[in-house]
Amino acid sequence: MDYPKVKPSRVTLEDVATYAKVSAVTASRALRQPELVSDVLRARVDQAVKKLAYIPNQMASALASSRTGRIGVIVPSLNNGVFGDYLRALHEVFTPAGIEVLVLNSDYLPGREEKAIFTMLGQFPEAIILAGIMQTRKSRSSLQQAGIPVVQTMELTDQPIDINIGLSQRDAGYAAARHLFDLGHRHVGHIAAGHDARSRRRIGGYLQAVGEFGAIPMLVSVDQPSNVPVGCQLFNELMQRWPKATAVFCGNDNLALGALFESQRKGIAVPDDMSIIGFNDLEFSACAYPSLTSIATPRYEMARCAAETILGIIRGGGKRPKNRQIDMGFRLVERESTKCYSGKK
Amino acid sequence: MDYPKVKPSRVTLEDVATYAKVSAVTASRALRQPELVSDVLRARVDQAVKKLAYIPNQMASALASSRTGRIGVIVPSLNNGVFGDYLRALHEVFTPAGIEVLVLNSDYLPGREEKAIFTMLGQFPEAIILAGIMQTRKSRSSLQQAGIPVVQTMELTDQPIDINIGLSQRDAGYAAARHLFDLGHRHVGHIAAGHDARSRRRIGGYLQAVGEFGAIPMLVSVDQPSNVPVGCQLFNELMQRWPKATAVFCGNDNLALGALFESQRKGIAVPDDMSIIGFNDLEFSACAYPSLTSIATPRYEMARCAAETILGIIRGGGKRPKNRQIDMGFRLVERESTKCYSGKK
DNA sequence: TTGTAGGATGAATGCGCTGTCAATATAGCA
DNA sequence: TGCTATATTGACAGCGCATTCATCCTACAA
Repeated sequence: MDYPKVKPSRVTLEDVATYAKVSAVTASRALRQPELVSDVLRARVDQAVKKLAYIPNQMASALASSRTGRIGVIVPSLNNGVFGDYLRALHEVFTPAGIEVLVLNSDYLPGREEKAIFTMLGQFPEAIILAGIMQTRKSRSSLQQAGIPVVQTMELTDQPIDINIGLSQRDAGYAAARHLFDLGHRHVGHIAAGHDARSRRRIGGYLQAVGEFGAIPMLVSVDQPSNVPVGCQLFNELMQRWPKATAVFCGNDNLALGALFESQRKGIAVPDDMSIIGFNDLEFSACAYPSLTSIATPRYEMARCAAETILGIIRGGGKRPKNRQIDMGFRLVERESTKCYSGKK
Repeated sequence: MDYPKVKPSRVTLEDVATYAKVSAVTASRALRQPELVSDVLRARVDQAVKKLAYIPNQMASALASSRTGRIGVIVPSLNNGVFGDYLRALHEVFTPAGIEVLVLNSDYLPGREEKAIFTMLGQFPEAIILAGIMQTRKSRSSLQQAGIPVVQTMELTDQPIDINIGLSQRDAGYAAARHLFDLGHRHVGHIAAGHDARSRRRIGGYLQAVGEFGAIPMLVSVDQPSNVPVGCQLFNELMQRWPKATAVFCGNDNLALGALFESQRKGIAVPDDMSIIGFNDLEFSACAYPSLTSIATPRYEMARCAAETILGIIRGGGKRPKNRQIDMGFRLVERESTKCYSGKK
C-alpha cells in the first residue's frame, strides 16, 4: 500500500462509555450481554450509541475475543446461476445464527482458489465451505492446519480435507448420457466448457455410457467459462464434426440453452430431430420452449446441509459428526427436449 | 454467540520471528518492506514463514495500521447475471492495486441493504460502492459520517451521498418503449418484476412514451425477484388482459427470455406477431433465437469507472474529483426480436 | 585516529475491544 | 445488628500486528 493513510477517527466504544458516563467494559457489556447491566446504565449506553452513531469495530472485537462470527465460502463463479441457490441456503442458515457469510470467487481457477483460501484464512473464519474437491496441496495443508471445520461440496471424494457433502458428478454425467441412449439414440454428443474438475468427471460418465453402448464418443469442449453463447458455438462444432448426432448431453443448462437456440436457428427440430439434455436444472430450464430435460443437482439442500453441519460442529465444541461424507444424489428431470425420439436417422 | 470458543492457536508473527531468530519487527518488515531488511535475515524470515505456514492475521494488521486494504460492495443480487460484469470490473481494478473486494448482497431489500452497510462499516472498508441511490436515511448519515468515499452506481441522482456514476433508468426505459412505438406498434405492453427503484424508473420511462403516443398503458408487474419463469407468467397475464398487445418491453432480459419462450409456446411468432425488447443486454440475448433486442447498460464500464475513481481518491489523500456525477449512458441494441413489424393487427 | 552519516535492527507503545477477576453495593437472612 | 449471597460495575491485561523511536553497527571522510 503506497497511498496515504486516512485516519478515520471513528467513534469508539470508549467514546460511547465516556458519553454515557460509564466504563468501557460496561458499555461493551450493555451491547453484548444487556441482561448483565442495570436498566439505567443500559439505557444510557443505548442512547449514547444512537447519539454518536457508534459502529463496533469488528476487527478489534474479533481480535480480542478470538471469535469472528464469520464463515468463509469460496465459489468458482457468481455468474452462472448455479450458486444462487447455494448461497441463499447458506444465508438462510447462518444469518439467523448471527454468523456472517463471506463470499470469495475463484473463477474456476485453482490458483485463484488457493489465493482466496489464504485471504479467507487471514480473516479467521470459524469454518470454510468450498465448492469442489480439487484443492492444491498447499491449500489442503493450510486448511488442515487452521483447525476449523472445512466442508467440500458439490462432489464426492475418498480423501476429504474434513467434511464432504456432495454428489457423484460422474454418476450424474453417466445418468444423463445413459438417458439418451436408453431413448434409442446411438449418436450422442457431449459439449462441455470450463475444463474444471466437475466438468471432467461428467465427461467421464458420458464416456462410460458411450463405451457400454458401443457408440463412438462425440465430444466437443473448450477451456473457457461456460455460458449460453459458448453453448451455441459448441453445438455448431458438434454438428459440423458429427452431423449424424441426434442427441446432445450438455455440461450444464447454459450450454443446453445455447444448443437449443442454435438448433432452432439451424432448423433442427427439438426434440424430433435433436434431443437435448442439460445439467443442474436451473430455473429457466422448466419454462424454456421446448422445456429442457436436465439433471437436477441438490444445490440448495447441499449447501443447507453443509451449513447445518458446520453449525453443529461449532456449537458442539468442534466434535465432527460420525459420517464425514454425505452423498446428496441427483435427479433426472425429463422434459420436452428429450421426448418421443422415434429412432429415425 | 453462545457456542464455545475454539482457540485457534494459529502461528503468529511472533512465532515466525522466534523461529527465524529475529525480532517481531524485523519479521514484520521482511514481509511488508523487504528492501529494508538485509538479505540474510529476509531469507531466514521467508523460510520461517514457509516452514510454519504463517498466515498474517488481517484483523490485527488492520487494527494496528488503521488501514484495511478493503473496499465494500453491496449489490442487490448475485443471481441474475447483471452483476457478473460489474463485479468482474471491480476485481480487475482493485486486485492489482492490492485491495480486496468484499461483496454483500441485499436481495433488493432496502432493510437488508441498511444492515449490509452497517456490517460493511464495521469492517472499516476504505470505500463503499453501492448499487442504486435509494438508501435509507440512517444508511446515508452513517455513510457520510464514515468519511470514506461512497459511490452510488447504476442510477443518477441529484443528491449523491458522495460520488454518483450511473445512467438514467428512466431515459433508458423511455428509449426502449419509444423504440417499439417508433416501429409502428400502438399496443405496447410492459412487464416488470421486483418493484425496486430502478424498475420503477423504467416503468416511468415507459409510461412517458405511452403518454406521448396517446396509447393506453398495459403494465403487468409483480413484487418478486425477476427471473425467466416470472417472465413467462407475466407475459401470460399481459396477453390475457390485453390480447391486442403486439409488442412488449420487458424490465430485463430474463423477463424477455421468459416472454419469448411463452410467446413461442402460445404460437405467437416473434417478431412477426410480437416484438420483444429486453433490458441490460445480457450475454444470452445476442444468441437467443430469435435474438433479443435490448438496452445495453454499461455495467462493466460503470463499475470500472467507480473503481478507478475510488483509487484516485484514496491515492490522492481523499480529494474528490471535480465532477461528482458521471452519466454513463446506455445503448439500444436492435436485433431480430423487434425486426420488421408490418403494422398488422 | 576520530567523527559522522546511513543502514540495519529491536524495544516499547497502542490500535479497539473483550475476558478475567477484583471491588463495591445491595439484598436477604439469622 | 452482623453476616453472607447476589447483583453491578470497573481495572487491567492482552489479542497480533504496525509504527515510532532509540540503538547498534559499518563504512567512509576528514
